[in-house]
Amino acid sequence: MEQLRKSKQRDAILNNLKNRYDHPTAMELFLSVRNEIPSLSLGTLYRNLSQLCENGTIISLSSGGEEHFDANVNQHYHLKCNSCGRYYDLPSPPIEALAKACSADFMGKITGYTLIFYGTCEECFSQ
Amino acid sequence: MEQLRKSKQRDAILNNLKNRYDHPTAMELFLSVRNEIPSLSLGTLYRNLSQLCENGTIISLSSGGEEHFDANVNQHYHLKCNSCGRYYDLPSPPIEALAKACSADFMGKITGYTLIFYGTCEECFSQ
DNA sequence: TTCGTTGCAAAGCCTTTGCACCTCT
DNA sequence: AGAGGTGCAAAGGCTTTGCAACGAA
Repeated sequence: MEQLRKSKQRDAILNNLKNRYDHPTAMELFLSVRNEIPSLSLGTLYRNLSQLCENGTIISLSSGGEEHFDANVNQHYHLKCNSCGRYYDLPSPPIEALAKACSADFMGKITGYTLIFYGTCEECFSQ
Repeated sequence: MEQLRKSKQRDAILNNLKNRYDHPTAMELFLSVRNEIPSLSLGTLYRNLSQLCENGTIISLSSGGEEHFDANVNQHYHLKCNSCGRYYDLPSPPIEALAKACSADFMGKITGYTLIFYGTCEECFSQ
């Protein structure tokens, strides 16, 4: 694997993602980081995002047409609101035995999992 | 909502999907249904797939760039093999209390969830 | 100097859509 | 006849990639 060099762009992208609690799409992140680095190009953003995903610094959630990104790599669950389309972190602690339980009847190997709930977020629900 | 009419194409698409245990992408399904209906067009396939998803006859799993489809709408879990990229059904029975447990600390409403495991399928694992 | 990184623009891939024709009901 | 469905081809949206210039080590 290539050796990583420091880059202003990558740092800015990662920092931006770490400082927000929504789970932005590439375009949302792009527009935001662009305030800091106006010359940033979309290609660079995508290159860095896939790099960060590959080395496990961030994770991506796929949803219909586009990916959403999250700098919190600790196991946690998400809610996707059917009404406004946003992703939220759920406060529930992850279930310890989940992966183990599902490994029991399966002859392959389970290394991780993604759990996404669907429903209505608090904001949409109260309207 | 529009009233559905019977169509040879839609029947063929749904039957094809019901008779397979992989979780094909639109293109895989297209190539397969085309053996039966050579004139089938991609646009028709997509129109029918999104219709079937909307009325809950099938479900879709998004994965990176493309959607995978599944005619089994009963709650069940999936394994995506990191090695060959295929989706499999896991034999484990779904965990009853999962959605309920995660609803507890959350003020919105949870209506369903998708649980995808990542790892290595039996075939890739034994090589 | 070396080789990863960037901007830009073009290309790619998957999916959606407009339109005229077809076909259930 | 009326309204939904189909094929075809063009258009869209998101992401990737080629290339020359740039910059960290």
